[in-house]
Amino acid sequence: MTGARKVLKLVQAELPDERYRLQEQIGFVLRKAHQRHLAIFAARIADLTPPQFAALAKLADVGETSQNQLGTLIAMDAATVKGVIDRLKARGLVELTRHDIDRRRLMVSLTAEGRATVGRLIPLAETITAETLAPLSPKEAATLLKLLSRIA
Amino acid sequence: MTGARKVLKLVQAELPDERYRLQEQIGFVLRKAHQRHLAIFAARIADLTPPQFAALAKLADVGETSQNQLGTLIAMDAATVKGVIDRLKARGLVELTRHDIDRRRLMVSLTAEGRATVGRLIPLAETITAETLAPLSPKEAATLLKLLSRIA
DNA sequence: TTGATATCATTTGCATACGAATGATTTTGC
DNA sequence: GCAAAATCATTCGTATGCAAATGATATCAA
Repeated sequence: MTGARKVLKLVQAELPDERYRLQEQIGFVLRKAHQRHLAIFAARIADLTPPQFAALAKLADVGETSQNQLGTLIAMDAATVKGVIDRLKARGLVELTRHDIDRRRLMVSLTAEGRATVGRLIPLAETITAETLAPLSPKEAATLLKLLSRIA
Repeated sequence: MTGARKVLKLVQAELPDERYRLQEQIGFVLRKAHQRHLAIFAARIADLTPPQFAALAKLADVGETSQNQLGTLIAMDAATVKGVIDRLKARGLVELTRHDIDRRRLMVSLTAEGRATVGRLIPLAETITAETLAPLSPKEAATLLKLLSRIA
């Protein structure tokens, strides 16, 4: 009696459950957005990478900390932060000392040049943020930042 | 005559222009969100990376293409895509042939095993997307995806 | 106190990522 | 048709990024 309806349902059920759209997956879009940001950063600040700048900016904010603690603050694991700090040290932007009491800890702090560099770059970093968000209205940018923070 | 106004402006200009908040910069949040997504992906699909899966999924979608073209489709530069494809080839998931007419081109296509693998993983990939977006309501997730696409 | 456990840092191995240089092939312009 | 330019792929160098293993030191617990 309901032959026609059944056929219709079958057809719907069999419709290839919308094929997988890579371009609409959050992971893919995150990767692309991150890529674009890196390109903007590199165009404005050629001699430092975002992780390197993050380390310097955080050190300027909190002062001397252990390498491990710094990694926690800027969301980098121990192996990664070591490489970043090594390169900053080689360029004379940070200096390392052993903690007096807890000799496991490697304390990191800005050199005078490191402090000067951060001061010089922060306005550029603000420009980079603005340029990255330029396709959006201020309200949209605020929404994006809020939602993105929730899944970060 | 407008002395008072001038002083006011000076004070405003001198106010420490709100110190730089790394944690609120779009670049930092993008990096963290991307990190979390990678961790979720790795937990669900241990034997393949997101770029590797992207390559397979795109090949399943468009069929045989050149290595270069594939790179364009999944937003990877030539050097990066080569590494990804090399590893997929070593695992028997894709096969490579020279283009008959244009002998510069390296054509990439899925093997039977590659096709089976994509079919098996797509449901998992959908779970990964859902889990990544889990902190948001469906409407918020849609908004995030839309805004993120605009800056990607 | 001392043995087990935890923490901090380092090293190794693997996988993106991208710029720059190079080589092979094709297409364009004249 | 041929030299110049463009395209495709590869290689090299550098920089994240993470898991796993290791060593050094500190803390905890019996």
